[in-house]
Amino acid sequence: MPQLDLNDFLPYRLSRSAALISRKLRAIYRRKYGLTVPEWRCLAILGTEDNITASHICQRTDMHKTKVSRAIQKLTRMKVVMRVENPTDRRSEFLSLTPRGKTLFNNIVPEMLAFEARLANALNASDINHILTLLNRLDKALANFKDG
Amino acid sequence: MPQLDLNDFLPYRLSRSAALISRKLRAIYRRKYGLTVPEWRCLAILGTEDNITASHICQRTDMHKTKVSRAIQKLTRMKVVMRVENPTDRRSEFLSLTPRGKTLFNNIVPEMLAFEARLANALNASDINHILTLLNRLDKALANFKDG
DNA sequence: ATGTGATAGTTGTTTTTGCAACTATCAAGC
DNA sequence: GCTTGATAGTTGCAAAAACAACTATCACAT
Repeated sequence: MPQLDLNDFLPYRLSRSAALISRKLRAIYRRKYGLTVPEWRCLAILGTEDNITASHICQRTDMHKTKVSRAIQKLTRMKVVMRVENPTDRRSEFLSLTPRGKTLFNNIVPEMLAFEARLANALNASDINHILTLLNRLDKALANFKDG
Repeated sequence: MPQLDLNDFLPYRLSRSAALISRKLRAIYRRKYGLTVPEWRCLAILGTEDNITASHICQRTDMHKTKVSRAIQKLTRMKVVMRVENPTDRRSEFLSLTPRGKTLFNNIVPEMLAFEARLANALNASDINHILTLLNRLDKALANFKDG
């Protein structure tokens, strides 16, 4: 009879490690800045790419549009993100960081980089790049799987 | 000024890939068997290791004890899991699959293995093992990080 | 110009989750 | 045997997520 060992089952191991690492990080932007994960992600995207639409954030982060919608809503209320009308398509708006948002972003980034540095330190130097490469291949492979 | 590119930021990439792969799988045990992820995980552990306690499942899966508690609750109501008194420690109970639970497990396993096979097919054969090895290192490294 | 189907984003509702507080039991020292 | 601190598991509640249904706009064919 065919065997299944969870410890060698990629979907399980992946989500376990992701949850583990995410728990460690969450504390930073949550307790110190009052941000949730989707909010921080939107902030991070907008810190790098300016004047993009919500659906673009969805594509880049693979988050559901309702998640992004509510995250942007809160960031807007926090005066961290501003919306500008998109004249060529009035269904969407261009999003960007306010000065206050940029400050927030610039405050958080070093903490994230510090975390990454600790991680790079704890692993072999090349391991992180290695994982990233393999995750890239994985994502591409999964993109061809039909859902369900 | 230091840069942060989400695409090269391991925590982000990890959780993205995990969410992606998890979405593909979830449909299987959800629509066909009415199981949530934590429930399926408990089932999977109990399909391999018998007569274990809930806290043991917590350790193995890294899930919070409330998640496990509720998953086991539902599996018990479904007559998939049974509890047996632990005479040496009456705070806990030994858990195991009922015959019905074993049948359920045996039905799902081939579908999971089929998924894994498709994945192995879409990637280089050794990539999966490679990722698993690296995730192992990552988990070990993270274990030494203090929280927060 | 108008109908059709798709896309952008929002809102409402139901499930899950996470956290904290709780009960019950244990283990160890006094 | 009694206190103290730890551990196993459950429950209540608040925060977050998933899912579906909705509005508004667009693109395009007729």
